Amino acid sequence: MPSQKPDNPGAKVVKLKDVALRAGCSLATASRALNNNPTVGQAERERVLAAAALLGYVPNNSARALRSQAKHLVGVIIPTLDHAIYAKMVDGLQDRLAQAGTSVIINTSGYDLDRERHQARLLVARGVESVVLVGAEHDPHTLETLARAGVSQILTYTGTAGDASGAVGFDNYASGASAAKYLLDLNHRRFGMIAGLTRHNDRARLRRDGFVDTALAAGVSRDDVVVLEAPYSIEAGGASMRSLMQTHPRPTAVFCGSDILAVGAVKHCSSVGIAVPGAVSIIGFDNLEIAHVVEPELTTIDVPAREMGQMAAEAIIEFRQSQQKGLTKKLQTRLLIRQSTGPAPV
Amino acid sequence: MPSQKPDNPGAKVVKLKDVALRAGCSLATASRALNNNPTVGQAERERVLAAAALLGYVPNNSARALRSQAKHLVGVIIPTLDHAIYAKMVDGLQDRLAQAGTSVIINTSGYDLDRERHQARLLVARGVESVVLVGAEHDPHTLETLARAGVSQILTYTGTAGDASGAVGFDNYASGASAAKYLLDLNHRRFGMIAGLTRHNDRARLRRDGFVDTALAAGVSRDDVVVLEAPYSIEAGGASMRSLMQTHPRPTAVFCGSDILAVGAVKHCSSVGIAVPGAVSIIGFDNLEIAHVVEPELTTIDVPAREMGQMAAEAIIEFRQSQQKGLTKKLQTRLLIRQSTGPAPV
DNA sequence: AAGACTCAAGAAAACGCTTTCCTGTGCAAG
DNA sequence: CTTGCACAGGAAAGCGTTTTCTTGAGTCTT
Repeated sequence: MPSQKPDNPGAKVVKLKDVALRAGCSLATASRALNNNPTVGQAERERVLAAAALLGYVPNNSARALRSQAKHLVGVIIPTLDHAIYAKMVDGLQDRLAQAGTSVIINTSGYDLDRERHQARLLVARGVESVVLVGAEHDPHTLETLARAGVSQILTYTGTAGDASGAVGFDNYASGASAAKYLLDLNHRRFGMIAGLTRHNDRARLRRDGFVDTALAAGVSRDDVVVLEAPYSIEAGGASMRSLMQTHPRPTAVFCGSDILAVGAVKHCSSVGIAVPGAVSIIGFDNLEIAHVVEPELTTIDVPAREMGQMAAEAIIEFRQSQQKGLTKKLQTRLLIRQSTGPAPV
Repeated sequence: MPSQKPDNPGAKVVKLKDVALRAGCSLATASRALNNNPTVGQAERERVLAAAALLGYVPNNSARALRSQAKHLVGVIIPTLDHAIYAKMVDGLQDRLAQAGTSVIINTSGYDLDRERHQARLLVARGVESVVLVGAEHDPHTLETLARAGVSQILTYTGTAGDASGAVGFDNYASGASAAKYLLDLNHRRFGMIAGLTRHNDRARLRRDGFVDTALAAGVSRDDVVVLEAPYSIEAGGASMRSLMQTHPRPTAVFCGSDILAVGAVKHCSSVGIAVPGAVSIIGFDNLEIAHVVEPELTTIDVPAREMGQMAAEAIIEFRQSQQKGLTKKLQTRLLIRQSTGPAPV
């Protein structure tokens, strides 16, 4: 790999040395002044600050990080930015960390644990102090690599920290269960579920299990809970709904692992003339913007994604001080009842 | 700011020195082997690589960047991640840059040019080689700060590079114009437009101007083109549509600066019983997922956001070599005719 | 008034790596 | 058999900071 210096000829970059020279003091004093070290006198400090401002000094964080070990840099690895639920989380994370003078490096894994592991290594190389991951299921090497490099690991969208430094999330199992309870209360007894792909995805799996277990516990027969898996897209949601509607007897209520899937399901029904919620009730998950847009508006489970990002940021900041592992913060999901659900048809 | 070392006690971090020791060679040779420098012999190289793998060596990029000036780090400043159109762009950017071994630091400005300027400084401090910005309108200090630090600047969503190093985008004016042309062809003569907030937003302004100018050029009276501005939200789109529908005579076609606004407009109409496209035609912009979800499906102008991000990545890579300013890449938008538009009512 | 002590500020080491410069070996040419 | 040269690999400088160690001046105590 050849080294390329972006030596733009005219503008030379100003260094701390230049500031010190201009302020008439030593490098050490200049550094201290800029870092609010109390041992530097008032007059001196002001002179340095003025010089820095005048010259437009911008510190070199590589050098700073190298010397002081204070990184102020965290990494986040999400499956994709294309899905609003992750984008929102990152937005919250970034927002809150920026206030603490910390930058965020972003990586997408495409739901691939190998890519995730690889990117974790890259982030370690970048010198991040902390990495935010999604879910509880990871290649064991991923967490180990991070831990060995002294990088804290914060899991999101999950209630359990496991081997990681901390977790910020919610109970996917209980959330799935709450969907089932609500539908049971409406007298539904035959269910369908369109889950996300559960391979390497504990969140999708737990939502499914919570839903299925609760239905079975209420006396529903195993045959009356049909579970399908689909990638997160509207089309896939529609296709799965088609399959579900071709089973006999038909389910009267369908729980979807994401609003994306639920929207596909609803659109499929309206295109083939199945009444929602008259003939079949549909529940989504995430409370994305599209839940409001589709007709009928979607009953769904609200996930506080942006807040989760913010709390992950706070967990990182707390961890800086305490170094206490196992910190977990739980958020609540809420069932939002709108128009896509109703009593079971008689 | 106190210095905090994340000195986790047990695990000591592996350095190049350790690798060299293990491989029985000098620091220099180890470095060369890992960087594929051809002057190191085959046997030696393999021994180093093996040692590195065995020890789980991860290079320290701060040190590397400090010494070699090869950053492999770029920054991106977008208004918000909450809007899919920006999230998609970043997704494409990140994806393509990751292939080139380059990381992306993300910052959100909330449409605030002051925050943007501040974040540009932060990115310079981080040692990015390049910064990706949205739109052509920025605080002049922003571009200057970047340029003086030798950081290239790539603009997106705009057709003109201006003072920046490069631009990747499309012609907002022409896109607005094409919406007007299409509606004129359908015999519409009274128009409304719900533009985004145009203050500090050249994209919103150009879309509006392209639309308005084209209508006027076709002989439409100035009074028959009512332009409103609204923040990017479904609610604001609905509220604006309400206002528009209360003017006399009513417009028969409304162009929205974003699908978000258009969805709000459509939903408003269906809630008050105005037929779309029977009584009023509505065109959106961006071709977001929700354009498909709303009923009727939205006629809109497709913006290739992810592709734009990828091309921005390529522009950055090209710039590494050439250092040629003014590089611009143009993408095409496309009018996608769906169900929310039709001939003007007679 | 002299020693002990505080305190601001400078000199220099250190952070982990890349790269320049240099050394020693092996081999072809004279 | 020497001289020159290519080449693999080592020693050390240096990247821009922070931080430790040190110094010298002033202050306090007795």
